Amino acid sequence: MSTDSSTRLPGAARPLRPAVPEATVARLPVYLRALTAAAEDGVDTLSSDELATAAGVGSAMVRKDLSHLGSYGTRGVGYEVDYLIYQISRELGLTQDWRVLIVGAGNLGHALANYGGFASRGFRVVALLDLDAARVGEHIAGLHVDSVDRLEQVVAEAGVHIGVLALPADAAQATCDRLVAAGVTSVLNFAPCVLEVPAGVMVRKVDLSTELQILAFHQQRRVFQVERHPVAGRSRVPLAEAL
Amino acid sequence: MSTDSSTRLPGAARPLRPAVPEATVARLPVYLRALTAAAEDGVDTLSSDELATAAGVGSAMVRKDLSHLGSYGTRGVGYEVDYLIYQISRELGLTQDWRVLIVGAGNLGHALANYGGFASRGFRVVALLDLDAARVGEHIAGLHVDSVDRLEQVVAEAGVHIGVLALPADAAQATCDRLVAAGVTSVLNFAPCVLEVPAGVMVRKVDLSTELQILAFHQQRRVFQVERHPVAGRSRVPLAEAL
DNA sequence: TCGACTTTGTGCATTCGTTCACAAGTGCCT
DNA sequence: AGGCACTTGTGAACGAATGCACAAAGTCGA
Repeated sequence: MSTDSSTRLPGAARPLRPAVPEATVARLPVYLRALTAAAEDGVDTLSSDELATAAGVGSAMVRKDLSHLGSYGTRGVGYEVDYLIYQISRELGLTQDWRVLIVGAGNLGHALANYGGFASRGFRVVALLDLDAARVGEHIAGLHVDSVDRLEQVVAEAGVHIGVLALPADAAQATCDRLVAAGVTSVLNFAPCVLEVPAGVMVRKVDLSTELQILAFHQQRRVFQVERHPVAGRSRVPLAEAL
Repeated sequence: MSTDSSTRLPGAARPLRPAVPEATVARLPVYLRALTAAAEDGVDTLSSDELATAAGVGSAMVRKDLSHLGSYGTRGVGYEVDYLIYQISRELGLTQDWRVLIVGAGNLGHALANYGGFASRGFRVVALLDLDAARVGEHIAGLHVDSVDRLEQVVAEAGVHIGVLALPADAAQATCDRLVAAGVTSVLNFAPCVLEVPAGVMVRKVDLSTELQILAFHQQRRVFQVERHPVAGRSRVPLAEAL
């Protein structure tokens, strides 16, 4: 993250609600998904407890999170599903359609372009660019792959809001710079590298191998635990191996 | 996360080092990557300040993070790159090879199977399974796609440590259950749903659309800011649209 | 209308994570 | 040998996030 929402225009009027905490924002999409699923099942009301179970968190946290958006529940009853869906969507800005540009038409770019979860939440992939001239012209998910040379043009013409980098690490920074220069202020980076951007541009990183490494850390730690306190339970994999 | 490393076997001897904080663990892979890059450039020593820049964090945090692993730096000099790479790798458990099973051979499964960042960090994809019988037999990244029916068999024979779910949400829970029943205790979930697992099994979730939603939230917020305090600066996209 | 029951919203305590600031080491130059 | 410049490691202050517990506010049935 490179934007600090504090210290903005010294004399500026502070927003009335004291801003939604980052941790809460990260959970809102999870609630939203649970709510959508419930709505499809015909449920029209959920208690914080039920929502908490569906989202895999504690009920107190659900209530506190939702309280940051306003008082949208009814005591003794719970939250009306449709209404809450609307409120969360609005808070997240999903009521408008965001135009997304994916750079990199490799496997990951393909996967992203085909992912159905985007369109239903107001994200529209407007173009798919690739560095490899050989790949230009392919047809993926209703889009034809275009050359990365046309990046600036596409950003300007389509009014791209969010750029997604699904390309090798060595091309990521240069491409990111071009996106930023073209006016994109939100970037989702799948390349395994740290991007430098000017203040005011927001970058989020998704790193596949990082996730595996975190899992490995915990798994290793657990093996040590088991080793010191052997418990009845499967250990198909010889423990010696873990050293 | 569903494992609580506290409250484990009441009378058990506590580990000598008070455990590495979760937030630190999440950053270790980033440091590792920066260190590896430095090593390839022939750098043999890095200060916390240089490492911090490369990793995109503050230098105090680098020092505190690394201090949790031990005292591997030299005052007045910095950290020896090779040595630190080794120590972090060991801490993360990357010195052994982890056997990974990917379930779901769609675009995302393809992307994961082809991803080069795994092998170099001790992660070996031992199999790629799919629910779609039509896809069985395909050849991807040196693996042939097998049927998900053979899941239990593959887990047992290959000694799978980590399961990766790259399939639709409606098949995720059932497949996860099968993995867990077969003895897998670490799962990386790309399906957009919350998985329930018994205590002792660790799940990490990567959600593509969640990341976009978080970006959208901040972008929207920024547009409001600009609207209230118009600053010289591009706003290609009509502001009215953001309402 | 009243009382039993349910569930939200929130003040408070606690834990976790980050940043600051500096003493204590280390290498280098004279 | 001694002083200087540099960098680590860490106590302490701060801030963010989580969980607890309960008053306030609503529903429902009699």
